[in-house]
Amino acid sequence: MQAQTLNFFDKVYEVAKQIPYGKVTSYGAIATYLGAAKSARMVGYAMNGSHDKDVPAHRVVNRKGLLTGKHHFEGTNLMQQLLESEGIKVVDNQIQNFDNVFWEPSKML
DNA sequence: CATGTGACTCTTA
DNA sequence: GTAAGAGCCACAT
Repeated sequence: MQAQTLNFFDKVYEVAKQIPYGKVTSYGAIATYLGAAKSARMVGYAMNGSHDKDVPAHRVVNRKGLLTGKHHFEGTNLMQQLLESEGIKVVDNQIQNFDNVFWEPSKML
């Protein structure tokens, strides 16, 4: 099977949906899993349409565990609230124990 | 058809 | 160790 460009967005959505509760992942992890390690930006771009999907974009953060995309949410602290609601510690838009809550798609497979 | 943009990541100074 | 820059791919205009 090969990941086609048209499936890229859909793939990102599916992977994001596979993120277990109380866990988070990075754009690069998803991009790499899709075979486009260098398209990490695209992953975030795809999240722009995640609002219409059931994709928990709040569980997707950057490589440093920083909530870079929180600005794209309805509120300014909504993303952090959701993460904390799942048991994830977030301070100053940065996830604590990021390595502990980090989840990668390949791990689920 | 070409240019610009972006919720990133890595490499180098 | 910290800071800055370039690279990258896919979508939108």
